[in-house]
Order: sequence, then C-alpha cells, then structure tokens
Amino acid sequence: MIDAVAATWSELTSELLQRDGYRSARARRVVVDVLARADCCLSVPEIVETARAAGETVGVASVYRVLELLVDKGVVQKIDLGGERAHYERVDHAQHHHHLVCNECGRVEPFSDRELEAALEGVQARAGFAVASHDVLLRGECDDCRAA
Amino acid sequence: MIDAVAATWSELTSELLQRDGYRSARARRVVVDVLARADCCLSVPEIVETARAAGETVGVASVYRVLELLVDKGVVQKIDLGGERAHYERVDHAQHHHHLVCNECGRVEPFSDRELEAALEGVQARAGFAVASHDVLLRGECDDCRAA
DNA sequence: GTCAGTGCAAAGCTTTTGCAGCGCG
DNA sequence: CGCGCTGCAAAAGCTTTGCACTGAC
Repeated sequence: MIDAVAATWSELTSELLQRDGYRSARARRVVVDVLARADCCLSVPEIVETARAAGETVGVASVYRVLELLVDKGVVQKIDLGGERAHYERVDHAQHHHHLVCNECGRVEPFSDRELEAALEGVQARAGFAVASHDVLLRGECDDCRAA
Repeated sequence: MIDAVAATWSELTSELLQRDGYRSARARRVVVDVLARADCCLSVPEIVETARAAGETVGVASVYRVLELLVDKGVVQKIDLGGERAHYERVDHAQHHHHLVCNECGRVEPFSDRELEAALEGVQARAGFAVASHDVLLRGECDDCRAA
C-alpha cells in the first residue's frame, strides 16, 4: 500500500522531470528514490546517509541542487522543524499531514486532522495573501520522554 | 494601547529575571527593550540594527545569549519562517497569533483566528504528545506582489 | 573585590557556489 | 561529442564558544 503510493509519486516525479527536458541523472534518481521510501521528512545528511546505506553515494551539493529543483516543481516540500537543519519530504496530496516534534528527543511524528484543515481553509480564504501552502508545527514532549 | 501592553511585558520580564537572581545587565535591557517595541518577529541582525538605531550597541553573541535565556524563561518565542535566519518575538498571551509570509518579498504579517485556535486545541487534546506550543505558517503572495 | 555578563574573534554548522571531469542523449 | 549533471572543495552565512575585560552588587 505504502509502496504503491510511493511508486506512484516516484513515477510521477520522473515523468514530470522527463517532460520538462531533464536527463535521467544519477543523483536525481537516488534522491527521488530515498524520498519515495521515506516515512517522514528527512534532512540532507539523512538523505545522504540513507542513500549510502543503500549502496549509492551522492555529494551533498547534488542533493541540495536536486531538492531545490524538486521543491520548485512542487513535488517536494521543505519543512523547517525549528532545529538547525531543514527537512524535506514528498508532497503527497492523498496523505497531507503536519508534524509533532518532541522537544526532548527530537522525535518527529506526522498527524492529520480534518477539522484543522477546515479551519485553515477558512483562514486562507479570509487572508489578504494568496496562500499557496501552510505548515502546522506542534511542539511538546512525546510519550517516551514523558514516561522517562 | 500597544505601548501599555509592551510595557507590561517588559516589566514582567524584568521582574522575572530579577526574581531569578539575574543582574540588571545592559545587553539584556537593550534586547528586551527592542522586543518590547517590535510589531512582529525580528531576526538577530534586525535586533542588533534596531538597537544601534536607538543609540545602543550590542554584540551579536550577547543577543543570542539573551534570547536563549528569554526563550528558556518562556517570555520569548523562537520562530522559524523558513528563511536562513530564525526570528524571535515576545510571548504575549493576550495577542497570540501566527504568521503569513510572502514568498516573493519576504514580508511577514501576523494574523489570528479563533476557529483555527479551537481546531488546534482539539488536535492537541487528541495528540499522543503533551503539546506545549504550536506554530502555524501560511505561505503565499502578498497583495503588493500579486498586483505587481 | 567578585563574579556575572559582555563583546570580540575564532570555530562550527548547514547550505551555496565555482569548476573541472563524466556520461546521457 | 556537446553540454547537463556531478562532486569535490572552497566560500558564505548564521550561530556558538573561548577568553579576557567590564561593571553590577
């Protein structure tokens, strides 16, 4: 199930890039592949590390360049969790969600809420801005840290 | 009105620090003063610049140290707008709000919405985490940039 | 006088950029 | 076989830290 969705996103991304005249380049394939399999958002070092674990090496510079392209194309979202590095994850309209971050251990967990989305739509309609996207970040202490 | 609120926050902060045994230090006074007068969130360079414009010089290092302390004390909130630098603003429970950021010009505007807060309370109640705070960030194009 | 607090300057990070070489089309 | 893409290494910010000096108490 998850793999099916990921494969779809991966395919759509490849097609999109091909259509726009981009070559089938190695670094691009590796980054797309890592993001396709990721459960949640990843930082650049995490992407490089994950790729390496899978036997593929990529330079950080290439990763940043690929991510910039993918964000531009709207298939990847840059997420700032308040830490020192930015995180990236694939844009998957069927699985739109936000993030809970543990202030103690840094654990990140996704969540989604219909009522929240409805409220956001209302705000966006009333905003003076033409809102293109939104992010919600909840900070606190996760179960494990609270128990400890 | 705004000045009254700011003065209150400023006073409360000073009292809090004094109560906890902190000295009446210059850099601290300057940073608190700048934040007290600020309309919205400021970056560290902006704080230094604003202070300088008011005839007070502060070292960046001191500003970072003061901000860390104030965030710890819960009277200042660190806000990540997705750019390269973090922003800080005073925590003012009477004026709780979130931010709209223009992708084109970088303009930041505050907004608040009762329905949104209600939805967030619901999410926080249902979350596995003990949620301590939340941030909502809306990105888009502001009026001016859309007109241009 | 002591020692918390300061500011400079240097170090540490993430992220960006310059450039020579590689390989897709 | 040209030029888009890559990766290294160097550069560019923001932020943190070490250290000697200043000033609050």
